[in-house]
Amino acid sequence: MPFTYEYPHPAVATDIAVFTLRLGALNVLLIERGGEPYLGAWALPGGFLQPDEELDQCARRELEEETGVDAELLVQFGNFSAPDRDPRERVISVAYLALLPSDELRLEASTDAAQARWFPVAALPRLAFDHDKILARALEVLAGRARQISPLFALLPPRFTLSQLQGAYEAVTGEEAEKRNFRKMVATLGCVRETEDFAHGAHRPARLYEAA
Amino acid sequence: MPFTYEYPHPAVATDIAVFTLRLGALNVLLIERGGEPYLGAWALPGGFLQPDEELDQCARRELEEETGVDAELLVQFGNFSAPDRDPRERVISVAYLALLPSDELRLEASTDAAQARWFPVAALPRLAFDHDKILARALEVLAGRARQISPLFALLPPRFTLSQLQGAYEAVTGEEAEKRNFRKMVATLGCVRETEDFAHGAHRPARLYEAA
DNA sequence: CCAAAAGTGTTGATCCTACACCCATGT
DNA sequence: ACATGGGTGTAGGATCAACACTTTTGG
Repeated sequence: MPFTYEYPHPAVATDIAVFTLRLGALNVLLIERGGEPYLGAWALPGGFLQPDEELDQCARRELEEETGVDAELLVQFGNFSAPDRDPRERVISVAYLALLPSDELRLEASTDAAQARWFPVAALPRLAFDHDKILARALEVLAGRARQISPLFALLPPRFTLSQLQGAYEAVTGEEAEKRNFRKMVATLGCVRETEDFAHGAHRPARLYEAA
Repeated sequence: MPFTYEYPHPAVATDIAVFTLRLGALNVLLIERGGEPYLGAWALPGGFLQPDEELDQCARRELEEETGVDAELLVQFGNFSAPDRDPRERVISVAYLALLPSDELRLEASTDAAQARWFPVAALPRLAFDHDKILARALEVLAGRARQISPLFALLPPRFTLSQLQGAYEAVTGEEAEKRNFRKMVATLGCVRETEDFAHGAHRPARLYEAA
């Protein structure tokens, strides 16, 4: 079923850097390639643009197919277009970053799956294609966005403690934050609303907040 | 000379919003379409990605072909991928914004050309395709970047007065700036270096600065 | 009762904003 | 000489960073 054009057309795909928090550290979802090229190498999830969908839909669909989750935050952050970045044919990659809430149960299940695994961003394997470049850019963009706090909600459950929020902030920016100043900043931004409930852990319960 | 693929491939093009200053106002370069669809309508310059070039090269090349100028600032800021945005065939548009120095002589020449004209962004004609959306996004991105000052150098000659820089800032952000505070901000950012020369105008000469 | 995380205020330094006047030149 | 844009300083308020201690619970 061939498709013919008067001029050469590249293939267009989306690649998605999906991040979550595991044990307080930022992790990225990678899949093990099951075919050539780069057989057995790790790569970002992604796939080709379908004829009647927009790029955003493509990224959301691919992510859904790979992880079974509807992304809470999906941001287009750049294109990768080196003519030889894919040895098979020319592929323009539109890069997205997505954040998933840290759901330890589901994440553990993903970990056990043969072909998809979470990797801490501090300990990445070699990646296929130019995915190391894409991932590096994704981390820069994510760190920049984290300063507005609200994107971080996508990494957390619907209700969260301020310590969790601060942990997410630190994991994403790579910088330590001062507890009292961090809370003041959050209060000033007005992006959270306190609830009447508390998280009960090993020690003093912490008040739960939600996105404002 | 047909090109055949196993799966449907969209065409990929770049569209470029080229800005400059004319009489202190922000202007954008539009071309009059010489063919269907949208014959006679105004549109952003742009064109199709060639087989062996990157997107950035494509934008720079198209810009060079349209204006004869090598852009001093060329920023990719988004993709436009609605399946029906071009009635002929599916085209993914990668949008760029570019800034040109305000060179009144050359600009006047362009103005007289039949099919390419500068328009003040405050008085735009109807645009072909979804170029109104692209241009609106470009203006947002540009206003955001202007706050870092240095992108504005691309709108100015190599050496400029602080009043010119402030004028560019105001034209791009749409906000008035306070003269003394603006100069303090520029000094703090450290992005300009003063020269020994002065611009001689109608009144007291103004010191010329250059990018630091 | 003790370990561990939750939560809270103040102070000094810095930065931003608002404001009014003198300067140097061309005409 | 004067009109015009070029150029400068300061004071008050807001904001940010750095600092230590008390509270509450589970074990």
